[in-house]
Amino acid sequence: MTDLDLDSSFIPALHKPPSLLPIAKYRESLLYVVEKFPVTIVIGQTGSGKSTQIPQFLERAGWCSDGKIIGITQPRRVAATTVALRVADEVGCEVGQEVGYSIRFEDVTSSSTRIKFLTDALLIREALTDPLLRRYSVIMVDEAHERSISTDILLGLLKKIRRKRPELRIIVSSATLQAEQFLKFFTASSDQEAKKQEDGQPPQEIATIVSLEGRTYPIDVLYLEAPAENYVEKAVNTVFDIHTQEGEGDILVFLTGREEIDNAIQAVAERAMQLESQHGPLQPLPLYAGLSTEQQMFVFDKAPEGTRKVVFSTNIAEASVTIDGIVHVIDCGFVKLRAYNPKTGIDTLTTTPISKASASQRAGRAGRTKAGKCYRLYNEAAYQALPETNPPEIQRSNLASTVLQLKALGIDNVVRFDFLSSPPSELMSKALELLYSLGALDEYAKLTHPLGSRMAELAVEPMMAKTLLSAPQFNCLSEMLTIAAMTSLGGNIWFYHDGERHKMESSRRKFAVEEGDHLTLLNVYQTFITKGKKEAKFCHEHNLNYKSLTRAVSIRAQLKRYLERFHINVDETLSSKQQSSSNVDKSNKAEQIRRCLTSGYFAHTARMQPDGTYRNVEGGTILHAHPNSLMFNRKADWVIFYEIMETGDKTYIRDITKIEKNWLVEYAPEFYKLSNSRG
DNA sequence: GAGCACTGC
Repeated sequence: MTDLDLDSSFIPALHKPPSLLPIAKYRESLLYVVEKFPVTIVIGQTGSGKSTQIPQFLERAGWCSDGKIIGITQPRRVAATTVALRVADEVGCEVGQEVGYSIRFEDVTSSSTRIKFLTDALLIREALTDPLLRRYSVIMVDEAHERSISTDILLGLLKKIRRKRPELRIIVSSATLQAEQFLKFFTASSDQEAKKQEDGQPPQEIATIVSLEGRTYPIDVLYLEAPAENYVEKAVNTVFDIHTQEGEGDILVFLTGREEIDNAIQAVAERAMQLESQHGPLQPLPLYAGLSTEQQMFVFDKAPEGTRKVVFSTNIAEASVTIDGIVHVIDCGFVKLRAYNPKTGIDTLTTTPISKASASQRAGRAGRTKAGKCYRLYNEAAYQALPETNPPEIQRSNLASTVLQLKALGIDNVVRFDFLSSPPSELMSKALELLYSLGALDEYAKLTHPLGSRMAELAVEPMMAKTLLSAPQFNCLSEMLTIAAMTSLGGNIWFYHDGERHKMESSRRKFAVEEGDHLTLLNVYQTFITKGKKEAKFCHEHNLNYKSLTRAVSIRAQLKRYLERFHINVDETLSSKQQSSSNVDKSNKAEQIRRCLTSGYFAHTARMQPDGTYRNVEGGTILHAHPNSLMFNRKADWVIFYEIMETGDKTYIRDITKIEKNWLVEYAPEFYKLSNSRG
């Protein structure tokens, strides 16, 4: 027998043993409730272990014995993967075996998978081929209180599926405030079900609420006596007050956007120079989605000994990104919310007061590792006046793709779909009108075949899906696949470090193509995969976001697979020949691409005015080319654009391409006849 | 002349 070498024999536990989690003592009662009630609403405090433990309890209790599996949905990809890795670790298997996950581009499951984590959007896609989700014995919808469109649609589907599969068990995990609403949703009968219930089970037997205690540290919440006039300034002052008066611990500051964050960081940097040496240095860092991955990673690094880290963040740190070691949270009380106006067809991005639910979520970011403090830059009366929650996404979004997806799921009467919160009827009719004009729906609002059903399967917006499916007629499918992939990146293609804006602008000019942004994006992608060899080095040299371009490669490949499944042949030799062909060929190709874009984007048209601004077709709204667009400082007449958004007091259009006016009538005769008769 | 909160397929 050899002596045990303590250092090498003992490996420190990465995670607390599951039996020590507060949830362990609820095991029996949870299993009983799930057995008895078809729907269980679980109120799980942070740190309760609900996402990791409940699936294991169920699996061990035999819920997979008949070959069926347990599905747990998450609103975000990272959550699906990290929770799966952790549960696989606790179970003691390789991820992809008994425990797996599935997200877009990554299916890490196998025939032995019994516990499967996935995004809720992906589970909805599974329902396209397996409408009753028969593979699953239990489906747990995690973070349902966030109320994303996908979560809401999924809950509506599950309620419908339950009628045909009474044995299916549904678990909805929610924050305290919203639990009652989920309970009401599942117990309230829809018309069809009401009939059945006369001789069936009474409604109160369908669902119940279980509350699990969490394990968090206390957080002191502090308010201002009077509301702050300028919350960015007040936030910076509060940072210095904490730094000079409070013990150690990093600070997380919630602001609304990039501009505020950059200003705050500059202010902190300037004032820190006058700081007395006894206080130690401050390290201000930005965090928002537009940063490159490398730039985002800094917030996870531990600050040097004696230095205090101050992260200035958008809402990304409220639920998506978790930073360890935060002791102080400063909450400005505002958030930028997107809302779609169905009358104008324009999305607005507006700074809005947060909800009480958000305020408590933000405060909770302080108490993850020890007791913390939250400084709210508003007074208690203002807090009391906040709404409990913000309106769910489904009530303030363009619903074109949602409606198309519902139709593809066989829900013909989308207005009567059992929504958790019904969208305003204007949103529904606007979506139906657009889908009709694109040919995805017929005059009876029925899904068309093959066009409509194919559009529903493609993972791009309906207008782009239409463009893509028209591309073979214009002989530009290979190019359009690239353009579809690049536009769906949502603008995160270029990046710059402090003071490098001009360098980025000149990089961008090098890729510019006269006809507009779509052809410029095509040029960027083709250069990246040919001359740039898909390498990060090429991206850094040209101020391109490497992660985004890599993503474009995956999206393009996936779209291509879909088209091949539709038996649409993608001839890639055409685009490589294009590289060496003559200028005449190139301009012909460019024209085909512009015509093809017009066939899908005829509803997004504008005309340039002598002063350089644009007007939409109705003529009423002044539109500006976004400064990121090539068309910001170029002449054009008629254009189509990918996206329109109102921020502050201006309406911007992005991803713009020049077209000819007569193409509009050629490719969308009905739409333009209609518009003319209106005016 | 001047700028996009955040997710997801």
